[in-house]
Amino acid sequence: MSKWYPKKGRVIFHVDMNSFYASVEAAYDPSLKGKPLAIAGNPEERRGIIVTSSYEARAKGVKTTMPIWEAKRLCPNLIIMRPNFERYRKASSEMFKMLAEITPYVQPVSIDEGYMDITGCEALGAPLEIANRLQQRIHDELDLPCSIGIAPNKFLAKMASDMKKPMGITVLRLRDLPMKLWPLPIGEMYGIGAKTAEKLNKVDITTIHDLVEADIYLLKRILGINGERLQNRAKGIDTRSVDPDAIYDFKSIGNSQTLPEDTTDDLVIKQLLRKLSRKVSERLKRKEVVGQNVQLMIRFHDRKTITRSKKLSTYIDEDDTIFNYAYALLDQHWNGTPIRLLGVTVQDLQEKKAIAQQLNLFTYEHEAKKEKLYETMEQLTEKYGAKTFKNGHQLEDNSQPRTSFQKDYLDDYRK
DNA sequence: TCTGGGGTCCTAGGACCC
DNA sequence: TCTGGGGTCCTAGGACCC
Repeated sequence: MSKWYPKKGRVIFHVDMNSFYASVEAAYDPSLKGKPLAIAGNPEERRGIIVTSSYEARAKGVKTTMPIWEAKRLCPNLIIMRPNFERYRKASSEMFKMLAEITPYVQPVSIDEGYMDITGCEALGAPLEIANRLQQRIHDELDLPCSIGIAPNKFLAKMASDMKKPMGITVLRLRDLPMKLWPLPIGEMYGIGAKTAEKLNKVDITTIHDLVEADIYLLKRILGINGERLQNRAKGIDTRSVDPDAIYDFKSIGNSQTLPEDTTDDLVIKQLLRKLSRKVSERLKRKEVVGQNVQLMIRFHDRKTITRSKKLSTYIDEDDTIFNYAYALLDQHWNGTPIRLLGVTVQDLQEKKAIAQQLNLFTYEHEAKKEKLYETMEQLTEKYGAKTFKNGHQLEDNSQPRTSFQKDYLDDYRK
C-alpha cells in the first residue's frame, strides 16, 4: 500500500501496550490487580527467567530477563505465572482490530506494539483526540493499559511512546527534540544497545545531543553505515513508511530450546532435534511457506553459541527433511562438548505459491529450450547430413558443428 | 550454581567469476 | 611472468529488539 501525503508531513502513532502479558493476566483475573506479578517461562526449571512484570513488581526491582530466583529475592511476595500465549494473541488481535478501525495503515511490529499512519485522518479529529479515544477504548473494552507516541516519523513515535508509561500519550514534534529527546542518555535511544553505547561513550558521546553534534566521519568509522542512520534519527530524520504488509514476508522461522541439563547424550540430542524440526515444519506449513536454508544453533555450557547453516538447491518444509539437514550439520560440526541449547531455523523463505509458479516457469523455459535445440539440430542435420545427431540431444563424439547455444545447453542438460 | 526464545539486519571473509 | 578490481554467493558471527 502506498499513501498520499499532504505537504505538512506525516502523523505517526506508536502504540505500545504496557507490561502486556501481566496486564492481560490481570484483566482475566482482576484479583491480581495492584499486586506484584511476573510472567516467567518454566518456573519449575532452574533456568526460568522473567518475561514481563507488573509495575508493582518493577517497583521492587524486578526486571525482564532476570532469573526467577533473583526476582523472588528482591520481591518475596512476587506472584509468578507461566505465559498463556493464546490469551495474549487473542488480546493482541482485538487491540489491532481497534487500530485498524482508525486507518488501514497499521504495521504490527510485535504482539504488543505497532505503528499507525494517521496522516489525512483529520475528519476523525486532531491527533491527540484520536489517541485519547483509542487509549480509552483499549482500556474500557479490553481492560488493558497502553502508551501512545505521536510524531512525524516512526523513530520519534517509538521514542515518544516510551516517555510516559503507563497510560501516557506523548507528542514529539521536531521543535520538541532539543528539550525532550536530546538530553536523554545515548543508551536510551532505540537501536543503541549496550555495545554501541559503550563504543560511543569511549569517544565522549553520552547523550543523544552529543550524537546529533558528532562528526559523521568519526561515527562512520566506529559504527559503519549504522552511524549515519543513527545520527539522522537523532536529528529527527526517518523516512521509513508504515507498511501494513511487512508482517507477511517472514525471513526465517525457527525453534530453539534449552535442555534441562547440559548433555552429550546422542539420543537426547536427536530427540530434541526431531521435536524442533517438527515444530518448525508445522509453522512453515501453517504459513504456507518453504525455505532454502537450514541453520543449526548450538549453545554450550559456557553460553558460547555457534551457528552452522546449509544452503539447499531445493525448497523444503517437511520435518524429516529439516531434521536430516540439521542432524548432518550437527554431525559435521559438533566437537562433543556438552550442549545446553539446540535451535533449528529454516531461512530464505518463499511462499509456496510463488515456488510453484517458478517451477512452472522453469519447466516451460526448459521445454522451450529443448524445442529450439531440436529445431537447430534438424537444420544442422539437413545441412551436414543425418547420423550427425542421435537421440535428439546427444551429439556424436566426432561431430564437428556445434553452436554455442547447443554447447551451453547440452552441458547444462547433462549435469 | 545468572541470563529464554522469537526474530531482523549488518558485516566480513573466502570462493568464484569476469 | 606473477597478478587488478568488481560483483555475487555462501557462511558465520554479532548487535539489537521484544
